[in-house]
Amino acid sequence: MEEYNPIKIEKKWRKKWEKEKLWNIDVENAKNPYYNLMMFPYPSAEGLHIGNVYAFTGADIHGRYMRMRGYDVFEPLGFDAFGIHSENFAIKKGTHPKEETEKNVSHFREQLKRMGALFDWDREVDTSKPEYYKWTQWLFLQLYKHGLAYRAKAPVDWCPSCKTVLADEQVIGGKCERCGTEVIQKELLQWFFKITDYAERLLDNLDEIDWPEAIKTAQRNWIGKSEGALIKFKISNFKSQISVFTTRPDTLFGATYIVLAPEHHLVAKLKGNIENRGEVEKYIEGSKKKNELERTDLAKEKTGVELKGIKAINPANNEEIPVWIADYVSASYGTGAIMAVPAHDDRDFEFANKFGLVIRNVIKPQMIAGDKGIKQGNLTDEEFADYGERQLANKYDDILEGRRVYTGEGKLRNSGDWDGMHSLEVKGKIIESVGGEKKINYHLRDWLISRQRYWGPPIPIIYCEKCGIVAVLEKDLPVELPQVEDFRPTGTDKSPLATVKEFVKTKCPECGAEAKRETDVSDNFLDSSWYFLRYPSTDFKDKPFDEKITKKWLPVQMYIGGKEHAVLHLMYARFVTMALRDFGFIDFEEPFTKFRAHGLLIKDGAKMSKSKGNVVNPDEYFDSYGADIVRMYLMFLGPYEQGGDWRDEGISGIARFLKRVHTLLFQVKSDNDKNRNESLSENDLERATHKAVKKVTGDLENLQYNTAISSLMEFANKIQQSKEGAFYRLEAVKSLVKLMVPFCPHLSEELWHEALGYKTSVHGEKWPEYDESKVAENTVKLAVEINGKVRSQIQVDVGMSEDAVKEMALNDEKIKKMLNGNEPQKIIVVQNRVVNIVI
RNA sequence: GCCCGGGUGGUGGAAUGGUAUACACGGCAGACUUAAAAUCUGCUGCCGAAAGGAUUGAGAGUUCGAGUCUCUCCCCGGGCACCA
Repeated sequence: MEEYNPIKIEKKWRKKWEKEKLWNIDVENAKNPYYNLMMFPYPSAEGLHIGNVYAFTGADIHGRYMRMRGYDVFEPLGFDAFGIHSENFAIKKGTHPKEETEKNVSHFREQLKRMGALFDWDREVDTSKPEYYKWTQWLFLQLYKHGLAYRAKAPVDWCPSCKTVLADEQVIGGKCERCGTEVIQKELLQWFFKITDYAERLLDNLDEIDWPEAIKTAQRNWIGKSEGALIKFKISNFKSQISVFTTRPDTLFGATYIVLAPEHHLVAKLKGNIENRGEVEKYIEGSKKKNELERTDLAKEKTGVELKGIKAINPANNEEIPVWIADYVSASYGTGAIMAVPAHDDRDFEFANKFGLVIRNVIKPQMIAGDKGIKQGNLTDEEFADYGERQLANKYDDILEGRRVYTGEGKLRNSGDWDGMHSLEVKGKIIESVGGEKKINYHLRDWLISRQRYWGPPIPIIYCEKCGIVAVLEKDLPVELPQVEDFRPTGTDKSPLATVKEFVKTKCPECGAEAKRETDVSDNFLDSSWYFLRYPSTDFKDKPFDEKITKKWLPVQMYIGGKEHAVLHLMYARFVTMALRDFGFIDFEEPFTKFRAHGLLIKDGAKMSKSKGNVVNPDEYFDSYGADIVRMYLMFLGPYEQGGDWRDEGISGIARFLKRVHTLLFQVKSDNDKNRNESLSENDLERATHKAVKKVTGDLENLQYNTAISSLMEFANKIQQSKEGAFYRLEAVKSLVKLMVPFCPHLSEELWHEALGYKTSVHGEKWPEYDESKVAENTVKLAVEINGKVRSQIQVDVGMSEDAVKEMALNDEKIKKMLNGNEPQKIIVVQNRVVNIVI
């Protein structure tokens, strides 16, 4: 027996597998298709990140498990190679994105091949290749033809560093998702996708897909459905009305003033009647200068100006109320105007207090003891109870008298005929009584897909003086991205492509006259919104995806990726899939039936980052330990869906374990060959085998890889220590090797051939089955408790009668002593678990 | 502020309401070795000499029994946010 040399054996087997194309799938004829997808990486110049390896290993283990369960597992991988991330890197390095990307992709591919995954490299996808982005452009045209793509002038977010506009989803806390620069607002003519048309379906379908609750919640919050009403307020001595959106029509009687956003269109209309015109204009100018971040900073004190001479009329009680403008009201949400109810809204309350406006309580709060607002601090329990009650009483009075805000529900007061009714039951009726209408608002905005950048698919649109906006004909696709020397973003609201005369100049597909091309490229997230449809159909050059193949393989049965895409890629892909279904190209509307998010890998308790210098380079570890050990360690260091902490010391545990298994296998085989079958004592090992199969199988089903590995260790230790005959030990190690296949595919293959002597691949083996009846033990140790505290242990036969167990427990020496003659009040027996004697 | 995670030994982490600390790292002791590495064996959460006792962020509750369920609160990580 040679010593375990992972580097050597991994090289040997990978070569063989590659030669035999063991992982390639016959997409047309596969009988039992299973589409196992993982989020494809973008090929950064730094090379493969250990975080990629972590994500892909977990996904690959799932694929390998399903493969042994008899599925034809399709596990493709490709590269999200177009986009700002790749381009920014090229800019930094002073290379061209095309060369840079090609170099990085081949580097990535070589690194990925060392992982020992099931990747089907015959079906690789590269989003920056014309044969791919031709169909990304085709997708744009389909959306355009069906009225879901439109061009509009709108205030949009602009990243001054990336020199391009961004979609709403790509602005994180007022900053660019890619580079962290604060975005500014610009008014530009841009292309949008009408994702808002799908808001309701995006929301509804969430109930039917098997995704983590956290991701679903994130999408629900992002879509931000809010049900309320539009209510019109008349303006005294004026024809126009102010329409406001509110989710609390029940508080209408408490609306003591109106606030308009500074950009509200009525402000200009009312100008003639505003007495303090100068002050108002100055305020509007001031708020224009602030960026979104300054305006939405919650810590900031609220500002505003009253429109003197303008009064609105509250339709509920015909009271004249003042009208203000303030930048805490956003023009882009609802109607850009609100009815302020300071007694029942935190923001209005703060504003009213600052400017001395009327605060009128109209909802009687339901107060309960232990209310959140009272803190115990360093009071004793008694002091706190007393203080709490007084606090509560004070708080209640404060609310009724408008000294404190209350945003909850309750019974109405100060509301005319509605007094005494509950806020939840009057909402609809109050809307009706003032002639308002029910209205649903969404936070979700249309997807802005124009980018003033170079490294992306040109938007396939032509502008003709006569015919206007004309789509590029499908037969003329792709609109190839020209090779450009200076590809850097211009910062002029135009893409670098605008400077390429021979690209811009074209003929109108309708009238043949000279025309100009659109020079922006599309958002990188459009590339990745449909890539899963391409993988199974890469053979087809004349269509994005084949109908028959798509029917066979999609929707994706398992998708694994990071949670950072919760409201980005994962939502865009759902939208695109729904649209393609509506256009009749596919017959399902959710792309990923099941999605699981892996956790984040950290190093020594801290996030990995280049600046901290704590980035783990997978190559180093592949070189010194081999892929099997790295794979298994990654999966062992924590629960896959929660992430974990990489510590260099930890990897030795796995290295030792695999080495031990290697030795064990050859030992057991040689014992068996020498026919050392003398002791055929118990069926201990058989039970251990069934137990291990059960546990590992269950854990794999739930992606609980860390506990699966610890069971494998226990099982291996058990075999090692077993005194049973070699025949039984041999049977046990055969199961062990099979159970290890998903985690360490190379070593398993090596042992299957070299130690166990098989001529066929272990990867063709069936996943071992277990027999529930063989898992059970014959005897079991019971804990004997007195009043819930463990006092002794007894050994009983499984299934022993309750009375027998009781008797045995009471006769236990230790228990007898502890009871000291006391008569037990009650004895609780939980079968095979515990006896609790209550005295 | 709201919505998700999470808080268990020196460390990473296990525990269908039923013997908390599985599995591993690290540590200690021993064997082998001229020596070291590797390997193997044993011990190893805390206080205590022991008997025993306390213990899963804090406090209360439900229960024969709570890391697990309920309530209140604290802390850490992430997401959303003047969205009316």
